[in-house]
Amino acid sequence: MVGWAVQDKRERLPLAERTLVRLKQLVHSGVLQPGDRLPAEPELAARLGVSRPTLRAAIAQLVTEMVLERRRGVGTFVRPHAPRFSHGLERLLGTGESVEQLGMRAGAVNLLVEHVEPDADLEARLECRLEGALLHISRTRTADGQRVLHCEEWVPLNVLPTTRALDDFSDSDSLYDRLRDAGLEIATAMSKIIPLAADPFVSATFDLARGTPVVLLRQWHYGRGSRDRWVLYSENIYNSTAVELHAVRRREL
Amino acid sequence: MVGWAVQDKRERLPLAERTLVRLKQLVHSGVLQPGDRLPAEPELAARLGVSRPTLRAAIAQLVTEMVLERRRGVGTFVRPHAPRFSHGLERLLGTGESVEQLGMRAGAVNLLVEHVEPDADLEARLECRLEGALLHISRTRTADGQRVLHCEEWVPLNVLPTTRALDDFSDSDSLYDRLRDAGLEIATAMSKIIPLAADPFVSATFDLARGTPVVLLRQWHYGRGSRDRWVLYSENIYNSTAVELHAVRRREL
DNA sequence: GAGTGGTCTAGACCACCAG
DNA sequence: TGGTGGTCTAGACCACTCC
Repeated sequence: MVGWAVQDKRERLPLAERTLVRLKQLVHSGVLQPGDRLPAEPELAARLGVSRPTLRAAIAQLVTEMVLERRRGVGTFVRPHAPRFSHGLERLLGTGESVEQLGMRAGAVNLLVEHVEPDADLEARLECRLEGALLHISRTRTADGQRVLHCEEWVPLNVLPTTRALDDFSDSDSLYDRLRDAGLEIATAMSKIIPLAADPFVSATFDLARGTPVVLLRQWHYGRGSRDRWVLYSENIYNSTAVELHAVRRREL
Repeated sequence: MVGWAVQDKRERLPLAERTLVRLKQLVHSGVLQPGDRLPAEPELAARLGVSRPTLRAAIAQLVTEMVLERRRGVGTFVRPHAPRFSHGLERLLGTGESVEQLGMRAGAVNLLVEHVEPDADLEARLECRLEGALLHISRTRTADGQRVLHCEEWVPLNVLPTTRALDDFSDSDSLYDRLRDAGLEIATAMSKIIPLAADPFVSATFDLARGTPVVLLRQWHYGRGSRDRWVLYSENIYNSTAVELHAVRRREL
């Protein structure tokens, strides 16, 4: 059996991350079927061309993503019910990416791109003192045409290479990709989870009755260095009739 | 400087977990002050008596818990704003534990303990075919006397050593502790996050207006072996006016 | 007893940041 | 230029499960 080796051509990502992607490919392509036992870790590590700790880091993540299952003394298995119509919180994905991960076609409607000057309301909303203009993007994301979440995003202009760097932002662009191209790679986010009753805007956007409970995710995004300074603030309102949020929680490290 | 060494007296936990606890103690006790730089990793590992990878696993968790901050080429620092009035999703805590972690006194009111026979409604609620009676516990948890969350829990009787093992359950008991004593150690949980409008019961429990949005956490808990079979199902309704939920999300492994 | 995952270590090498 | 965190490896040993 050849071809299991982790691809080295991909952009510079941690080896464990590339290993994870390779394993997911093996599952999705059907090389590894639901219920199958994976080769033992030392053998699998050799086939993939990585060390055992690296392999184990990748497997650990796939276990929390419910793709694999480990049984001590027995083996590692592909979970029977792999795909979920649910959006996991442990991985930070761009909204487009998360739609595509569910196997659907990502789109957007009602795109608005503008520059805004900070005021007291915006500072309260972002929970932060603001010192210059921001780029504001607003759009409603769709999955196979259905409206699944509404997204508002703010980027301080002074973190961009040029003030007009993102003015050509379009419907289907990934903000994460555009920021990466601008030298700002998003690494982590702090998210607050807030329940909301649909107001007239949310109600109209998702065609829901007024007062229908929805979830708002307020997210402060940080680059690699953490640096105390967020580079992107976003608010995502999920259409709870269409998308479910979930998290895998661990009791210990 | 002595006494930094990781305590070995504690129950059998992973060394990285014990290292994490030791570091938290050093921060909370003031030995490490907000803004302080920690010793370099090799030196810190030596002081704590663990290897560098073990230390790094502990630090990584404290970074996601926003206690520490790492700057490549510079050092690892204690974050200025350590404590939060917020409940993180990445760590699975018993409801009592999470209240105490916020520095408050945990209590409970309206305790109900009963055995229930499964029916179609319960099977739909638990999303699972049920094959025997279950223990049902219902109580409203308080923090310094304020009602912060309402909690309903179900445990299949056939996973307990004896049918009556938990019949003496009391207000302030920790279900996790009682289950551990019964040989069932909870390791992970899958949580679904659902927005809800306060119904008359929730409204009365938390003294909120009807229709106030709250968050429901539906959680399936698993033991160490994963084993496909959950051992505890719980529903937590958070009083969103008193508790905030948050999660730290990572873009890569 | 044989084989599996679980844990932990020692240490090499690299990329980044400061002086 | 020197020290820091970032990455990755090889391998030892243990605990568990099954035959």
